[in-house]
Amino acid sequence: MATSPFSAGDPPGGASAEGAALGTPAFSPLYQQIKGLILHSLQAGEWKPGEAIPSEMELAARFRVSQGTVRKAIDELAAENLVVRRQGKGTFVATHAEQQVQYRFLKLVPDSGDRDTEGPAQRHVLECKRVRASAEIARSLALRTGDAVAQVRRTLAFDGVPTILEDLWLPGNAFKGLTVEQMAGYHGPTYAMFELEFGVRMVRAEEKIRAVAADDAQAPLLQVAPGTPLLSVERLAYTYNDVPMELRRGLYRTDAHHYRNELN
Amino acid sequence: MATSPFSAGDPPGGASAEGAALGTPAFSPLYQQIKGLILHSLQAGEWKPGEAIPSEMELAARFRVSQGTVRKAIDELAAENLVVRRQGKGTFVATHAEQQVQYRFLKLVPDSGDRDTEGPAQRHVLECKRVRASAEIARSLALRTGDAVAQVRRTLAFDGVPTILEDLWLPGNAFKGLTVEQMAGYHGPTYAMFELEFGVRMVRAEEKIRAVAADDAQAPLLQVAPGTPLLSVERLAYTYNDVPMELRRGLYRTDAHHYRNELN
DNA sequence: CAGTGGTCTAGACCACACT
DNA sequence: GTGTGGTCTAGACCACTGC
Repeated sequence: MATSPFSAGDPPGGASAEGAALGTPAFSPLYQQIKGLILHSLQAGEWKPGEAIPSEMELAARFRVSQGTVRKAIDELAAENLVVRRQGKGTFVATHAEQQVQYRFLKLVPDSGDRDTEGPAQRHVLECKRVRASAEIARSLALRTGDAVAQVRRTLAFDGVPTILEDLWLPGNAFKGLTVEQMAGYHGPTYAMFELEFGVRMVRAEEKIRAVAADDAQAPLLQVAPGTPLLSVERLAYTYNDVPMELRRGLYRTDAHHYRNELN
Repeated sequence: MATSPFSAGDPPGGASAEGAALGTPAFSPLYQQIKGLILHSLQAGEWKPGEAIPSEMELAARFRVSQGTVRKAIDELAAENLVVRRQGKGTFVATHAEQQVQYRFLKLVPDSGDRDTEGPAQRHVLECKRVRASAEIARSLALRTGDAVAQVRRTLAFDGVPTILEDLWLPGNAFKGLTVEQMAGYHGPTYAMFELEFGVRMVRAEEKIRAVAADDAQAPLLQVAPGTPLLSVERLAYTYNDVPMELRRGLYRTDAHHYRNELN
């Protein structure tokens, strides 16, 4: 039992602190603690997106645990897409850029074939301004009503056909100085631009999907008749630690595309 | 005996047998082979849904590998929801019944709160007949045009409000003798009934989602006005080995519910 | 208590990428 | 060749469940 590398107050810097004085024993396996430590370094930006993290051997030495324990920690991080393993090369901080899977969060695909058959989306930024958060926006982003938020409205077109109309809300603090040029000019996923320009990495997201009718304001922007059924997709995207960092409300035309989901 | 995972009989490191002439080395780790063997037993029905499979030690002895190798194989099966691990008790064949997560494949949730706040769905079977597969249905289910299929049309209501209208198509061969009574009478998920009555276990599914307008035939069944936007959800569900076993076309009302999806 | 899955270790070897 | 992640083993011990 004393063989445990911690149990006293070793390298990992007080990973104990179970405390809480509640009924739950809150046993936490060693590899979970290691995972937490690596996660902390990821958040702190010790290694930037796209860079390699130290090898398993190095991390094992740093934390004074066996390679197998580090491995299990990294396995979980890789399963959560926070990190990417590449045999023979190393383990790399995941990024929305230079990832073979572009647009990881966009589930809209053309009805026929893959997304490769159509060119990249043509972005058209309609608006990019700084506003005060409504009560609803604030609640979603864990802000206070009236706090500054960046708001963007844009359309995405595929092969010239406007297909997505969406509004984005971003916490004003983290996204100071967001410009139309940044939104429109960057080549690649918007989330990759967020990493590069603001150091904000989106890690996971939740979507609520409904069917709605296009209203008179939305219809011309998507070049459909008012009343056309559209997919309403509300997305809340999170960084590390389940901190919400983006609210997005999209309207998708589904006459030539569909939202594809896999159930396991 | 052919039950041995090694073609040469040399337990560790016996991974030889390189084709030397082909492009793909086709190296397959031992735990993957073990996984395949366990999978085969699952398909063959050696252990029924809900039952425990042999302990890791027993399987390790049976396959002449270490417990760790069996563990990794089972880990993957558990990650794919084919099997459920319960510490101190054993590993069990997953089932759509008696699972804490009822309705694993139904992503429609009430706008406010969880699915627990509303009672179970009220099922109403409108039709249950045997028909010949159209070209489209046949293609989806990997059958030939004109093959026998069971077709079911039903509605699901929540708290008295009809919310889902769906058609199901099932291969006639596997679902011989499907009756209205079975579809309506079983308490619990329909997929649990499929396991019990027909020995068919749905393992994963793909959904294609669109926004459509209710037509004159559909509207009254869902008690909405014609033209109301509805979510069209086409689901293809698979058993083991990626064999498609059910095509389902649903229309969801999204005035009090939404389709919830998590992106990782 | 015995039996199960879960954790951790230490060491060996394999497959892969780069140099 | 060197270094990386990936596989496999063997043994020890821990946590949970149920008799």
